[in-house]
Amino acid sequence: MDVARSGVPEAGIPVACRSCEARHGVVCGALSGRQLKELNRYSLRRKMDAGGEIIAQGSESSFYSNIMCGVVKLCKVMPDGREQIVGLQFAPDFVGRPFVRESTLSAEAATDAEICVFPRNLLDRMISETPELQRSLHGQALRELDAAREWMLTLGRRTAQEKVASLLHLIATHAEPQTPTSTAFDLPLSRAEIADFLGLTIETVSRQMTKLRKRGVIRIENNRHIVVHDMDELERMISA
Amino acid sequence: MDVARSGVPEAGIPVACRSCEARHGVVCGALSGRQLKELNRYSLRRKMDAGGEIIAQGSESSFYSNIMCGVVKLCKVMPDGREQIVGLQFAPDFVGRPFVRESTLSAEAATDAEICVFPRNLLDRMISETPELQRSLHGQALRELDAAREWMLTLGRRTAQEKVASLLHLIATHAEPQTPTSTAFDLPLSRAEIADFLGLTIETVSRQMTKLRKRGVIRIENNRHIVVHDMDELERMISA
DNA sequence: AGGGGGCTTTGATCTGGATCAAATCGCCAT
DNA sequence: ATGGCGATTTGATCCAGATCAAAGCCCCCT
Repeated sequence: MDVARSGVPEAGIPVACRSCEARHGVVCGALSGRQLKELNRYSLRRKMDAGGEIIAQGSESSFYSNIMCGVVKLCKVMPDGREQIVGLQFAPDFVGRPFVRESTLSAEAATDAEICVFPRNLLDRMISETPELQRSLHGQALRELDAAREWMLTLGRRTAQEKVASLLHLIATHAEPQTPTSTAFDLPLSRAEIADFLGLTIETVSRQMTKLRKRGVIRIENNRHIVVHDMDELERMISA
Repeated sequence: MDVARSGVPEAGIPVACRSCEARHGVVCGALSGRQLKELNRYSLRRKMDAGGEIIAQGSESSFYSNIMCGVVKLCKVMPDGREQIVGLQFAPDFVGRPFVRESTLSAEAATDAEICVFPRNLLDRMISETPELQRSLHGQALRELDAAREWMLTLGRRTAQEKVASLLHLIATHAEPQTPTSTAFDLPLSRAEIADFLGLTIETVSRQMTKLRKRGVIRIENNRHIVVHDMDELERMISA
Protein backbone atom coordinates (compact mmCIF):
# COMPACT_ATOMS: atom_id res chain seq x y z
CA MET A 1 0.00 0.00 0.00
CA ASP A 2 3.00 2.32 0.36
CA VAL A 3 3.49 4.96 -2.25
CA ALA A 4 6.98 4.56 -3.68
CA ARG A 5 8.86 7.80 -3.17
CA SER A 6 7.58 11.34 -2.75
CA GLY A 7 4.09 11.78 -1.41
CA VAL A 8 5.14 9.79 1.61
CA PRO A 9 5.82 12.41 4.26
CA GLU A 10 8.30 10.15 6.02
CA ALA A 11 10.63 10.05 3.03
CA GLY A 12 13.86 11.77 3.97
CA ILE A 13 13.10 11.57 7.67
CA PRO A 14 16.00 10.08 9.65
CA VAL A 15 15.47 6.43 10.53
CA ALA A 16 16.05 7.17 14.20
CA CYS A 17 13.15 9.62 14.14
CA ARG A 18 10.56 7.51 12.34
CA SER A 19 9.35 5.56 15.31
CA CYS A 20 10.42 8.14 17.87
CA GLU A 21 8.07 8.94 20.71
CA ALA A 22 8.84 12.64 20.30
CA ARG A 23 8.64 12.75 16.51
CA HIS A 24 5.43 14.75 16.63
CA GLY A 25 6.24 16.47 19.89
CA VAL A 26 6.71 20.15 20.59
CA VAL A 27 10.13 20.43 18.97
CA CYS A 28 10.36 17.82 16.22
CA GLY A 29 6.76 18.20 15.15
CA ALA A 30 7.54 21.77 14.12
CA LEU A 31 10.63 20.99 12.03
CA SER A 32 11.06 20.40 8.31
CA GLY A 33 12.62 17.17 7.04
CA ARG A 34 15.87 19.02 6.43
CA GLN A 35 15.94 20.43 9.93
CA LEU A 36 15.02 17.12 11.45
CA LYS A 37 17.92 15.55 9.64
CA GLU A 38 20.30 18.21 10.88
CA LEU A 39 19.06 18.07 14.47
CA ASN A 40 19.26 14.30 14.39
CA ARG A 41 22.89 14.41 13.27
CA TYR A 42 23.83 16.18 16.49
CA SER A 43 21.42 14.41 18.80
CA LEU A 44 22.21 11.72 21.28
CA ARG A 45 19.83 9.35 22.97
CA ARG A 46 20.60 8.85 26.59
CA LYS A 47 19.21 6.36 29.06
CA MET A 48 18.79 7.77 32.54
CA ASP A 49 18.38 5.81 35.74
CA ALA A 50 15.78 7.05 38.17
CA GLY A 51 17.37 9.89 40.12
CA GLY A 52 19.83 10.80 37.36
CA GLU A 53 20.34 14.52 36.88
CA ILE A 54 19.67 16.13 33.51
CA ILE A 55 20.30 19.75 34.52
CA ALA A 56 21.71 21.02 37.81
CA GLN A 57 20.20 24.03 39.56
CA GLY A 58 22.46 27.04 39.12
CA SER A 59 24.48 25.50 36.31
CA GLU A 60 24.82 26.57 32.69
CA SER A 61 23.85 23.84 30.31
CA SER A 62 24.65 23.84 26.62
CA PHE A 63 22.03 21.21 25.88
CA TYR A 64 18.30 20.84 25.59
CA SER A 65 16.42 17.54 25.61
CA ASN A 66 13.24 15.81 24.58
CA ILE A 67 11.78 13.20 26.88
CA MET A 68 11.38 9.93 24.95
CA CYS A 69 9.91 7.95 27.81
CA GLY A 70 9.71 8.17 31.56
CA VAL A 71 8.93 11.05 33.90
CA VAL A 72 11.16 14.03 34.67
CA LYS A 73 10.80 16.16 37.81
CA LEU A 74 11.78 19.82 38.03
CA CYS A 75 13.05 20.76 41.51
CA LYS A 76 14.14 23.74 43.47
CA VAL A 77 16.21 23.32 46.61
CA MET A 78 16.95 25.92 49.26
CA PRO A 79 20.42 26.30 50.77
CA ASP A 80 19.20 24.59 53.96
CA GLY A 81 17.98 21.56 52.02
CA ARG A 82 14.25 22.22 51.87
CA GLU A 83 13.05 21.05 48.49
CA GLN A 84 10.06 21.70 46.27
CA ILE A 85 9.17 19.91 43.06
CA VAL A 86 7.80 22.61 40.75
CA GLY A 87 6.77 20.51 37.78
CA LEU A 88 6.54 17.05 36.27
CA GLN A 89 7.20 16.45 32.62
CA PHE A 90 6.20 13.49 30.51
CA ALA A 91 7.14 12.22 27.06
CA PRO A 92 7.28 13.86 24.56
CA ASP A 93 7.85 17.14 26.43
CA PHE A 94 10.76 19.44 25.74
CA VAL A 95 13.11 20.20 28.66
CA GLY A 96 15.09 23.41 28.74
CA ARG A 97 14.87 27.15 29.19
CA PRO A 98 15.28 29.12 25.96
CA PHE A 99 16.74 32.64 26.28
CA VAL A 100 18.41 32.07 29.67
CA ARG A 101 21.50 29.94 30.06
CA GLU A 102 21.72 29.48 33.80
CA SER A 103 19.09 27.17 35.16
CA THR A 104 17.12 28.24 38.24
CA LEU A 105 16.02 24.67 38.83
CA SER A 106 17.25 21.13 38.42
CA ALA A 107 15.73 18.49 36.15
CA GLU A 108 16.04 14.87 37.22
CA ALA A 109 14.67 11.60 35.94
CA ALA A 110 11.96 10.55 38.41
CA THR A 111 11.66 7.12 36.84
CA ASP A 112 14.07 5.33 34.55
CA ALA A 113 13.85 7.43 31.43
CA GLU A 114 15.22 7.97 28.00
CA ILE A 115 15.94 11.41 26.64
CA CYS A 116 17.16 12.80 23.35
CA VAL A 117 19.85 15.41 23.93
CA PHE A 118 20.82 18.08 21.39
CA PRO A 119 22.98 21.20 21.34
CA ARG A 120 21.53 24.39 22.62
CA ASN A 121 23.15 26.55 19.97
CA LEU A 122 21.72 24.50 17.17
CA LEU A 123 18.16 24.60 18.46
CA ASP A 124 18.45 28.29 19.32
CA ARG A 125 19.36 28.93 15.70
CA MET A 126 16.44 26.84 14.50
CA ILE A 127 14.08 28.71 16.83
CA SER A 128 15.12 32.04 15.37
CA GLU A 129 14.77 30.70 11.82
CA THR A 130 11.51 28.82 12.30
CA PRO A 131 8.44 30.73 13.48
CA GLU A 132 6.49 27.49 13.72
CA LEU A 133 9.02 26.13 16.23
CA GLN A 134 8.92 29.34 18.24
CA ARG A 135 5.14 29.10 18.29
CA SER A 136 5.23 25.49 19.39
CA LEU A 137 7.63 26.17 22.26
CA HIS A 138 5.62 29.25 23.22
CA GLY A 139 2.60 26.95 23.43
CA GLN A 140 4.37 24.51 25.73
CA ALA A 141 5.59 27.36 27.94
CA LEU A 142 2.03 28.61 28.32
CA ARG A 143 0.70 25.14 29.12
CA GLU A 144 3.40 24.74 31.75
CA LEU A 145 2.46 28.14 33.14
CA ASP A 146 -1.19 27.09 33.40
CA ALA A 147 -0.12 23.90 35.17
CA ALA A 148 2.18 25.80 37.54
CA ARG A 149 -0.59 28.19 38.51
CA GLU A 150 -3.05 25.37 39.02
CA TRP A 151 -0.50 23.78 41.34
CA MET A 152 -0.04 27.08 43.20
CA LEU A 153 -3.71 26.83 44.13
CA THR A 154 -3.08 23.30 45.38
CA LEU A 155 -0.03 24.36 47.41
CA GLY A 156 -1.58 27.48 48.87
CA ARG A 157 -5.18 26.60 49.53
CA ARG A 158 -5.84 22.87 49.55
CA THR A 159 -5.75 20.57 52.59
CA ALA A 160 -3.40 17.59 52.84
CA GLN A 161 -6.26 15.29 51.82
CA GLU A 162 -7.05 17.39 48.77
CA LYS A 163 -3.38 17.69 47.88
CA VAL A 164 -2.88 13.93 47.80
CA ALA A 165 -6.07 13.51 45.76
CA SER A 166 -4.80 16.18 43.37
CA LEU A 167 -1.55 14.32 42.89
CA LEU A 168 -3.25 11.00 42.20
CA HIS A 169 -5.54 12.70 39.74
CA LEU A 170 -2.62 14.40 38.01
CA ILE A 171 -0.82 11.09 37.58
CA ALA A 172 -3.96 9.25 36.48
CA THR A 173 -4.40 11.93 33.89
CA HIS A 174 -0.83 12.08 32.55
CA ALA A 175 0.83 8.74 33.23
CA GLU A 176 -0.25 7.05 30.02
CA PRO A 177 0.20 9.42 27.10
CA GLN A 178 -2.33 7.46 25.04
CA THR A 179 -5.32 7.27 27.39
CA PRO A 180 -6.87 10.45 28.78
CA THR A 181 -7.42 9.01 32.27
CA SER A 182 -6.23 5.67 33.59
CA THR A 183 -7.69 3.99 36.61
CA ALA A 184 -4.54 1.96 37.37
CA PHE A 185 -0.96 3.19 37.23
CA ASP A 186 2.46 3.16 38.85
CA LEU A 187 3.39 6.23 40.83
CA PRO A 188 6.48 7.78 39.25
CA LEU A 189 7.41 9.33 42.60
CA SER A 190 8.48 8.01 46.00
CA ARG A 191 6.64 9.14 49.13
CA ALA A 192 9.44 11.63 49.79
CA GLU A 193 9.09 13.08 46.29
CA ILE A 194 5.32 13.28 46.61
CA ALA A 195 5.84 15.19 49.86
CA ASP A 196 8.21 17.58 48.08
CA PHE A 197 5.69 18.10 45.31
CA LEU A 198 2.79 18.76 47.68
CA GLY A 199 4.59 20.80 50.33
CA LEU A 200 3.94 18.13 52.99
CA THR A 201 5.98 15.60 54.98
CA ILE A 202 6.38 11.92 54.13
CA GLU A 203 4.32 10.93 57.14
CA THR A 204 1.37 13.09 56.20
CA VAL A 205 1.41 11.77 52.64
CA SER A 206 1.45 8.21 53.93
CA ARG A 207 -1.41 8.83 56.36
CA GLN A 208 -3.56 10.46 53.69
CA MET A 209 -2.94 7.57 51.29
CA THR A 210 -3.92 5.13 54.02
CA LYS A 211 -7.08 7.12 54.62
CA LEU A 212 -7.99 6.98 50.93
CA ARG A 213 -7.33 3.25 50.95
CA LYS A 214 -9.50 2.66 54.02
CA ARG A 215 -12.32 4.71 52.49
CA GLY A 216 -12.18 2.43 49.43
CA VAL A 217 -11.27 5.18 46.98
CA ILE A 218 -7.99 3.52 45.96
CA ARG A 219 -6.10 0.26 46.35
CA ILE A 220 -2.32 0.25 46.89
CA GLU A 221 -0.17 -2.64 45.65
CA ASN A 222 3.55 -2.83 46.40
CA ASN A 223 3.65 0.81 47.49
CA ARG A 224 3.97 2.16 43.96
CA HIS A 225 1.05 0.65 42.08
CA ILE A 226 -2.29 2.40 42.51
CA VAL A 227 -5.74 1.29 41.43
CA VAL A 228 -8.41 3.97 41.61
CA HIS A 229 -11.76 2.41 42.46
CA ASP A 230 -13.76 5.60 42.57
CA MET A 231 -12.45 8.22 40.17
CA ASP A 232 -15.55 10.38 40.62
CA GLU A 233 -14.95 10.58 44.34
CA LEU A 234 -11.30 11.44 43.72
CA GLU A 235 -12.33 14.30 41.46
CA ARG A 236 -14.98 15.44 43.89
CA MET A 237 -12.36 15.63 46.63
CA ILE A 238 -10.31 18.10 44.64
CA SER A 239 -13.38 20.33 44.44
CA ALA A 240 -12.47 21.80 41.06
CA MET B 1 17.90 69.59 17.56
CA ASP B 2 15.32 67.30 16.00
CA VAL B 3 16.08 65.82 12.63
CA ALA B 4 13.31 66.83 10.29
CA ARG B 5 11.76 63.66 8.87
CA SER B 6 13.19 60.19 8.39
CA GLY B 7 16.04 59.16 10.60
CA VAL B 8 13.84 59.82 13.60
CA PRO B 9 12.52 56.42 14.60
CA GLU B 10 9.41 57.96 16.13
CA ALA B 11 8.24 59.38 12.81
CA GLY B 12 5.00 57.68 11.83
CA ILE B 13 4.41 56.39 15.35
CA PRO B 14 0.91 57.23 16.60
CA VAL B 15 0.86 60.19 18.94
CA ALA B 16 -0.89 58.17 21.61
CA CYS B 17 2.02 55.72 21.60
CA ARG B 18 4.91 58.18 21.76
CA SER B 19 4.89 58.73 25.47
CA CYS B 20 3.19 55.45 26.32
CA GLU B 21 4.48 53.46 29.26
CA ALA B 22 4.14 50.26 27.23
CA ARG B 23 5.64 51.61 24.01
CA HIS B 24 8.75 49.50 24.44
CA GLY B 25 7.01 46.70 26.30
CA VAL B 26 6.57 43.09 25.31
CA VAL B 27 3.94 43.70 22.64
CA CYS B 28 4.48 47.16 21.21
CA GLY B 29 8.26 46.97 21.39
CA ALA B 30 8.13 44.15 18.85
CA LEU B 31 5.91 45.88 16.31
CA SER B 32 6.74 47.88 13.21
CA GLY B 33 5.48 51.45 12.82
CA ARG B 34 2.79 50.19 10.46
CA GLN B 35 1.62 47.57 12.90
CA LEU B 36 1.72 49.98 15.79
CA LYS B 37 -0.48 52.33 13.85
CA GLU B 38 -2.96 49.56 13.05
CA LEU B 39 -3.03 48.24 16.62
CA ASN B 40 -3.47 51.75 17.95
CA ARG B 41 -6.46 52.33 15.70
CA TYR B 42 -8.33 49.52 17.45
CA SER B 43 -6.99 50.12 20.95
CA LEU B 44 -8.77 51.67 23.83
CA ARG B 45 -7.30 53.08 27.00
CA ARG B 46 -9.29 52.19 30.01
CA LYS B 47 -9.02 53.45 33.58
CA MET B 48 -9.71 50.78 36.17
CA ASP B 49 -10.57 51.32 39.80
CA ALA B 50 -8.87 49.07 42.30
CA GLY B 51 -10.82 45.80 42.34
CA GLY B 52 -12.12 46.20 38.78
CA GLU B 53 -12.18 42.99 36.77
CA ILE B 54 -10.28 42.76 33.49
CA ILE B 55 -10.96 39.08 32.74
CA ALA B 56 -13.31 36.75 34.62
CA GLN B 57 -12.28 33.19 35.49
CA GLY B 58 -14.04 30.76 33.16
CA SER B 59 -15.09 33.39 30.66
CA GLU B 60 -14.09 33.83 27.04
CA SER B 61 -12.56 37.19 26.37
CA SER B 62 -12.05 38.66 22.93
CA PHE B 63 -9.53 41.18 24.21
CA TYR B 64 -5.96 41.37 25.37
CA SER B 65 -4.43 44.26 27.30
CA ASN B 66 -1.22 46.02 28.17
CA ILE B 67 -0.82 47.45 31.64
CA MET B 68 -0.01 51.17 31.37
CA CYS B 69 0.24 51.79 35.09
CA GLY B 70 -0.85 50.13 38.29
CA VAL B 71 -0.71 46.53 39.46
CA VAL B 72 -2.85 43.63 38.22
CA LYS B 73 -3.45 40.45 40.20
CA LEU B 74 -4.17 37.06 38.65
CA CYS B 75 -6.48 34.95 40.85
CA LYS B 76 -7.98 31.52 41.01
CA VAL B 77 -11.01 30.86 43.17
CA MET B 78 -12.43 27.51 44.19
CA PRO B 79 -16.18 26.82 44.15
CA ASP B 80 -16.24 27.08 47.96
CA GLY B 81 -14.64 30.51 47.87
CA ARG B 82 -11.05 29.73 48.76
CA GLU B 83 -8.86 32.01 46.72
CA GLN B 84 -5.25 32.05 45.59
CA ILE B 85 -3.45 34.87 43.82
CA VAL B 86 -1.18 33.17 41.28
CA GLY B 87 0.64 36.17 39.89
CA LEU B 88 1.13 39.92 40.00
CA GLN B 89 1.72 41.93 36.87
CA PHE B 90 3.18 45.38 36.54
CA ALA B 91 3.40 47.95 33.75
CA PRO B 92 4.23 47.40 30.94
CA ASP B 93 3.30 43.70 31.08
CA PHE B 94 0.98 42.06 28.61
CA VAL B 95 -2.17 40.41 30.02
CA GLY B 96 -3.83 37.57 28.17
CA ARG B 97 -3.50 33.92 27.20
CA PRO B 98 -2.66 33.37 23.54
CA PHE B 99 -3.89 30.11 21.95
CA VAL B 100 -6.65 29.46 24.51
CA ARG B 101 -9.85 31.48 24.60
CA GLU B 102 -11.36 30.48 27.91
CA SER B 103 -9.53 31.91 30.87
CA THR B 104 -8.66 29.61 33.78
CA LEU B 105 -8.08 32.60 36.03
CA SER B 106 -9.34 36.09 36.61
CA ALA B 107 -7.33 39.28 36.20
CA GLU B 108 -8.23 42.25 38.40
CA ALA B 109 -6.76 45.65 39.04
CA ALA B 110 -5.12 45.48 42.47
CA THR B 111 -4.56 49.21 42.55
CA ASP B 112 -6.16 51.91 40.44
CA ALA B 113 -4.74 51.17 37.04
CA GLU B 114 -4.80 52.08 33.42
CA ILE B 115 -4.77 49.48 30.69
CA CYS B 116 -4.68 49.56 26.92
CA VAL B 117 -7.21 47.10 25.50
CA PHE B 118 -7.05 45.71 21.96
CA PRO B 119 -8.85 43.01 19.99
CA ARG B 120 -7.69 39.46 20.35
CA ASN B 121 -8.17 38.61 16.70
CA LEU B 122 -6.00 41.46 15.57
CA LEU B 123 -3.12 40.63 17.87
CA ASP B 124 -3.42 36.93 17.08
CA ARG B 125 -2.97 37.79 13.42
CA MET B 126 0.03 39.97 14.19
CA ILE B 127 1.56 37.20 16.28
CA SER B 128 1.32 34.76 13.40
CA GLU B 129 2.78 37.32 10.99
CA THR B 130 5.54 38.64 13.25
CA PRO B 131 8.16 36.21 14.55
CA GLU B 132 9.67 38.96 16.69
CA LEU B 133 6.35 39.43 18.49
CA GLN B 134 5.97 35.70 19.01
CA ARG B 135 9.46 35.62 20.44
CA SER B 136 8.76 38.53 22.72
CA LEU B 137 5.57 36.98 24.10
CA HIS B 138 7.35 33.64 24.44
CA GLY B 139 9.93 35.45 26.53
CA GLN B 140 7.31 36.95 28.84
CA ALA B 141 5.62 33.55 29.23
CA LEU B 142 8.92 32.01 30.29
CA ARG B 143 9.64 34.80 32.75
CA GLU B 144 6.18 34.36 34.25
CA LEU B 145 6.82 30.63 34.45
CA ASP B 146 10.08 31.22 36.33
CA ALA B 147 8.25 33.56 38.70
CA ALA B 148 5.41 31.07 39.22
CA ARG B 149 7.86 28.30 40.08
CA GLU B 150 9.78 30.52 42.44
CA TRP B 151 6.48 31.28 44.17
CA MET B 152 5.65 27.56 44.34
CA LEU B 153 8.76 27.18 46.50
CA THR B 154 7.48 29.98 48.70
CA LEU B 155 4.02 28.45 49.00
CA GLY B 156 5.18 24.91 49.60
CA ARG B 157 8.28 25.22 51.72
CA ARG B 158 8.63 28.60 53.40
CA THR B 159 7.34 29.56 56.84
CA ALA B 160 4.84 32.37 57.40
CA GLN B 161 7.70 34.67 58.39
CA GLU B 162 9.64 33.86 55.23
CA LYS B 163 6.53 34.18 53.10
CA VAL B 164 5.82 37.72 54.30
CA ALA B 165 9.47 38.65 53.80
CA SER B 166 9.27 37.19 50.27
CA LEU B 167 6.27 39.33 49.48
CA LEU B 168 7.86 42.53 50.74
CA HIS B 169 10.97 41.75 48.76
CA LEU B 170 8.93 41.04 45.62
CA ILE B 171 7.18 44.39 45.90
CA ALA B 172 10.37 46.29 46.75
CA THR B 173 11.85 44.77 43.63
CA HIS B 174 8.97 45.41 41.22
CA ALA B 175 6.94 48.34 42.52
CA GLU B 176 8.92 51.05 40.78
CA PRO B 177 9.66 50.04 37.21
CA GLN B 178 12.60 52.44 37.07
CA THR B 179 14.61 51.49 40.17
CA PRO B 180 15.82 47.93 40.66
CA THR B 181 15.03 47.88 44.40
CA SER B 182 13.23 50.52 46.41
CA THR B 183 13.44 50.81 50.15
CA ALA B 184 10.09 52.60 50.49
CA PHE B 185 6.87 51.80 48.68
CA ASP B 186 3.11 51.44 48.93
CA LEU B 187 1.78 47.92 49.14
CA PRO B 188 -0.47 47.32 46.14
CA LEU B 189 -2.38 44.66 48.09
CA SER B 190 -4.64 44.64 51.15
CA ARG B 191 -3.90 42.26 54.02
CA ALA B 192 -6.58 39.93 52.67
CA GLU B 193 -4.95 39.91 49.24
CA ILE B 194 -1.52 39.34 50.73
CA ALA B 195 -2.97 36.37 52.60
CA ASP B 196 -4.42 35.02 49.36
CA PHE B 197 -1.08 35.42 47.64
CA LEU B 198 0.89 33.70 50.42
CA GLY B 199 -1.56 30.94 51.29
CA LEU B 200 -2.06 32.32 54.82
CA THR B 201 -4.82 34.04 56.81
CA ILE B 202 -5.17 37.78 57.33
CA GLU B 203 -4.33 37.42 61.00
CA THR B 204 -1.08 35.56 60.38
CA VAL B 205 0.00 38.15 57.80
CA SER B 206 -0.72 40.94 60.26
CA ARG B 207 1.15 39.25 63.09
CA GLN B 208 4.20 38.61 60.92
CA MET B 209 4.24 42.23 59.74
CA THR B 210 4.06 43.38 63.35
CA LYS B 211 6.95 41.08 64.20
CA LEU B 212 9.05 42.56 61.38
CA ARG B 213 8.17 46.03 62.61
CA LYS B 214 9.11 45.26 66.20
CA ARG B 215 12.40 43.75 65.05
CA GLY B 216 13.16 47.00 63.26
CA VAL B 217 13.35 45.50 59.80
CA ILE B 218 10.50 47.65 58.46
CA ARG B 219 8.36 50.63 59.39
CA ILE B 220 4.65 50.70 58.56
CA GLU B 221 2.86 53.97 57.88
CA ASN B 222 -0.89 54.14 57.33
CA ASN B 223 -1.12 50.37 56.82
CA ARG B 224 -0.13 50.50 53.17
CA HIS B 225 3.15 52.40 53.13
CA ILE B 226 6.26 50.40 53.96
CA VAL B 227 9.79 51.58 54.65
CA VAL B 228 12.42 48.87 54.68
CA HIS B 229 15.14 49.73 57.17
CA ASP B 230 17.21 46.62 56.70
CA MET B 231 16.99 45.21 53.19
CA ASP B 232 19.89 42.82 53.80
CA GLU B 233 18.07 41.25 56.72
CA LEU B 234 14.92 40.96 54.62
CA GLU B 235 16.86 39.12 51.93
CA ARG B 236 18.58 36.95 54.47
CA MET B 237 15.21 35.91 55.88
CA ILE B 238 14.13 34.56 52.52
CA SER B 239 17.26 32.34 52.52
CA ALA B 240 17.67 32.37 48.75
C1' DA C 1 -16.99 67.70 64.81
C1' DG C 2 -19.30 63.25 65.11
C1' DG C 3 -20.35 58.75 63.73
C1' DG C 4 -20.27 54.60 61.10
C1' DG C 5 -18.19 50.95 58.34
C1' DG C 6 -14.50 48.49 56.71
C1' DC C 7 -9.80 47.38 57.38
C1' DT C 8 -6.27 45.93 60.55
C1' DT C 9 -4.37 44.53 64.84
C1' DT C 10 -4.33 41.93 68.99
C1' DG C 11 -5.75 38.22 72.15
C1' DA C 12 -7.30 33.37 73.39
C1' DT C 13 -7.87 28.91 71.93
C1' DC C 14 -7.92 25.07 68.77
C1' DT C 15 -6.14 21.86 65.33
C1' DG C 16 -4.04 20.02 61.05
C1' DG C 17 0.03 18.76 59.91
C1' DA C 18 4.97 18.59 61.65
C1' DT C 19 8.19 16.26 64.41
C1' DC C 20 10.11 12.53 66.97
C1' DA C 21 10.24 7.63 67.50
C1' DA C 22 9.29 2.80 66.48
C1' DA C 23 7.75 -0.93 64.00
C1' DT C 24 6.92 -3.18 59.49
C1' DC C 25 7.47 -4.08 54.76
C1' DG C 26 9.85 -5.12 50.38
C1' DC C 27 13.63 -6.09 47.96
C1' DC C 28 18.03 -7.39 47.00
C1' DA C 29 22.49 -9.81 47.87
C1' DT C 30 24.47 -13.55 49.90
C1' DA D 1 16.02 -19.27 53.13
C1' DT D 2 18.40 -15.36 55.73
C1' DG D 3 19.96 -11.03 56.81
C1' DG D 4 20.08 -6.26 56.12
C1' DC D 5 18.87 -1.76 54.56
C1' DG D 6 16.11 1.74 52.71
C1' DA D 7 11.31 2.97 52.11
C1' DT D 8 6.89 3.08 54.18
C1' DT D 9 3.57 2.91 57.75
C1' DT D 10 1.94 3.73 62.28
C1' DG D 11 1.91 5.88 66.88
C1' DA D 12 2.63 9.74 70.33
C1' DT D 13 3.35 14.36 71.00
C1' DC D 14 4.15 19.11 69.69
C1' DC D 15 3.56 23.56 67.57
C1' DA D 16 2.87 26.99 63.70
C1' DG D 17 -0.69 28.82 61.91
C1' DA D 18 -5.92 28.65 61.75
C1' DT D 19 -10.04 29.99 63.91
C1' DC D 20 -12.94 32.58 66.91
C1' DA D 21 -13.59 36.91 69.20
C1' DA D 22 -12.94 41.65 70.33
C1' DA D 23 -10.82 46.04 70.10
C1' DG D 24 -8.58 49.78 67.54
C1' DC D 25 -7.77 52.57 63.64
C1' DC D 26 -8.57 55.13 59.48
C1' DC D 27 -11.13 57.41 56.42
C1' DC D 28 -15.00 59.09 54.46
C1' DC D 29 -19.57 61.07 54.77
C1' DT D 30 -22.85 64.12 56.60
